[in-house]
Amino acid sequence: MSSDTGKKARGARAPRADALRNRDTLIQVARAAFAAATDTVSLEGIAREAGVGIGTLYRHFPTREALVEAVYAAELDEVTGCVATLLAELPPDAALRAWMGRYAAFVATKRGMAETLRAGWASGRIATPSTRERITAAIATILASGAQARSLRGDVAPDDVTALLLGIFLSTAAAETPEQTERLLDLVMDALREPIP
Amino acid sequence: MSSDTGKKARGARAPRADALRNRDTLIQVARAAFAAATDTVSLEGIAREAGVGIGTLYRHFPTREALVEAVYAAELDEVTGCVATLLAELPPDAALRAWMGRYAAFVATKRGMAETLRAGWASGRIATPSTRERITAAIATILASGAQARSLRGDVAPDDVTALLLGIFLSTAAAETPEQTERLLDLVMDALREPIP
DNA sequence: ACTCAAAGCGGAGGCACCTCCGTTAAAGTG
DNA sequence: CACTTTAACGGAGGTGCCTCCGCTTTGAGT
Repeated sequence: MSSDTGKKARGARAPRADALRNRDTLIQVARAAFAAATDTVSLEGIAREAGVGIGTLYRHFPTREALVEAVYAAELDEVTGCVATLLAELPPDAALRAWMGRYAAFVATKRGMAETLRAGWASGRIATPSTRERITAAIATILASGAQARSLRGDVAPDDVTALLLGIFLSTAAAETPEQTERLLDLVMDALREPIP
Repeated sequence: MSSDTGKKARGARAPRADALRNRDTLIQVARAAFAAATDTVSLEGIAREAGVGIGTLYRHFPTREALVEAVYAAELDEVTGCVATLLAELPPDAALRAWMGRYAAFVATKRGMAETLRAGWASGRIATPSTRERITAAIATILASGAQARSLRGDVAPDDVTALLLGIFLSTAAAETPEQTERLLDLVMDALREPIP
């Protein structure tokens, strides 16, 4: 809120070296654990494997969502980064469809955190600029482009799209049906196109 | 499935009186607890309040979902029961829209169990004939009617609709935005209508 | 009425979550 | 290099989830 140099509040010390090290180790261990997980991961197990106390884990990541998000955010670039490329190569509606497909594929690889991501997203607990905002911004870019080209509706908010995608990802995460995912994405596209060309 | 008097499988004893009584008490207490809940409800608290051991609760309802579903199912009739009426009074597409609105309103009152319902539905854990099937059947009825009248697409599965509704309900449950719910439902309707009349 | 198989009960126990706070050691200070 | 400050550590502890199993109660058969 207040103006700041971007570092830390005036008078705050730089973070200690061991703190940075521990935080890093935790993210590494968590990334591996989430990737390998078939089920929900034990945070105490992550702390143990990282060689720190459970208290340290919770200081760095006050909630499970915070840890999941830290891992998730690091890999999100590949999804948000391709928007410009897609828009350059494809008309807006096709770009939107392609982007949703990529996002779906990305989410599908995140089974270990799916439950947490879902709960966190829906409840707004995952709401930092680094994740939710980036997704919303990516969608907004494509929507704006499509609205200008009159191939996508102009009265749709980015959050409307994420709401629909959320349901699709959750529903299709349970049953292993890639073709249902595709079908649903096509369905959503039909809803998002300009009704009267 | 098999022919039966409707009681129980051959050779099985009738359930004991105390078991029925406890089961009933648990549902009553749980209904009140879920309705009053702002947060997730403690199952041990429900057992305590019902005057039974935690073991008894878990025997009757092996998972949290089972208990939530038992409460939920009892109140679901008002949603599934109005399909015939809606179809009689309205054209299929309008009936579908109206029905989705009712369902949304119903879900909105279920905040206390929202988290559990969501998780259970997405993971397929809530999958008994008494809930998921009933919703699916309700949607299927309307879709079939609309497909015959050529006002709704014929290539949409009921589960596709539930997937979209799931996302809408979850997203709008976080932020109190009834108008976003309505907008999203309209959006979904556009997707479900027959594209070329 | 009496018997007794088994349906049903309840809580101890193991695990995970998360908080709180006494202790440790990193980074400034003289 | 001592010394001080305090960020950071780590784990004990309280709560909730869920399972397992020895004890109690029910009710069908005689």
